[in-house]
Amino acid sequence: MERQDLGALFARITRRLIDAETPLLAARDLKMWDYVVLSQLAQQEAPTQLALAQAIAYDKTRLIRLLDDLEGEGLLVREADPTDRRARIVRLTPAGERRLAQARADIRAMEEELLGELSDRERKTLLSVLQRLAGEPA
Amino acid sequence: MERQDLGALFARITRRLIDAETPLLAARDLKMWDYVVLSQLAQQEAPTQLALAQAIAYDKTRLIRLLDDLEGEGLLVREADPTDRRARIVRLTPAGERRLAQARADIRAMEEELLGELSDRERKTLLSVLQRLAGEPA
DNA sequence: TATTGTTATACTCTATAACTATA
DNA sequence: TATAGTTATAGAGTATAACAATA
Repeated sequence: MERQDLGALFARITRRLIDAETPLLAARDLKMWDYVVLSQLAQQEAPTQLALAQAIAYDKTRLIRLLDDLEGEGLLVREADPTDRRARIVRLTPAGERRLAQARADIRAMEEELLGELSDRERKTLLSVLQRLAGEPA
Repeated sequence: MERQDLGALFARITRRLIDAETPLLAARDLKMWDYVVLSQLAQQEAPTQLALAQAIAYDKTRLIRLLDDLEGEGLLVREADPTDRRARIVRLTPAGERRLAQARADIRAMEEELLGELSDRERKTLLSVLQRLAGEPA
């Protein structure tokens, strides 16, 4: 066989990363999708829940319960949009920003350890290439 | 933000690859795990079903039904191990090898198109680094 | 008529427990 | 008693349909 399937390689590394992240997140009382939501909201607040669901490629009906819980913990707030009373703007609270920062620091440390075996050149190329491969099809 | 989460990048690329592979496999009447099983068996026949399940990180109880179907299609055979009548050796048939080769060719073409935007150097570095990151922890 | 948020439901995927036949 | 294969069952994750409120 000339080389392994790209899909198998990526799937395996993704699984490995998830396995490493899950306990770190659990220590901060977060699940994977909680972290994805908080990260997305840190980039920019969501004008609607639907927009948030689409931005993270998550089902809008499952997002409801997830936001319920995160809001219950005070990590985010849902505010009625004054210009469209159907929509609810989703925004991180300071507590949400703190929780995200803590979790992210743990995850970064784990990632750095994983990347530690790479040379500077390899590391730079990898990150650059991943960004492009992850991007929407041109 | 300094850079994106590694997990998010890999998860996104993995999803993209799966989305691209699924219809190619469906055209060959295969599902993702069918392909994983056939690929594994092409590398080496499995001395037991349990060993096969572990090799591809799949649940042994789900593997049963999957092997039933693949055997029903004549893509593999399960032979009793003469030295241990509990065990069943799993082996690709010529038909299984052909089906795998067809599917693999389709997938390789898709992957090459995806990698097409990379320079030779980037491509070489990527594959080398992925191999290492996918490897078992040292 | 279309859209946001929501609930309820069904479906798929995955994991657990228990059985049988061998060892 | 321990293991390979199997079956049945339960659970988590995911997707579909339908509803109320609003545009």
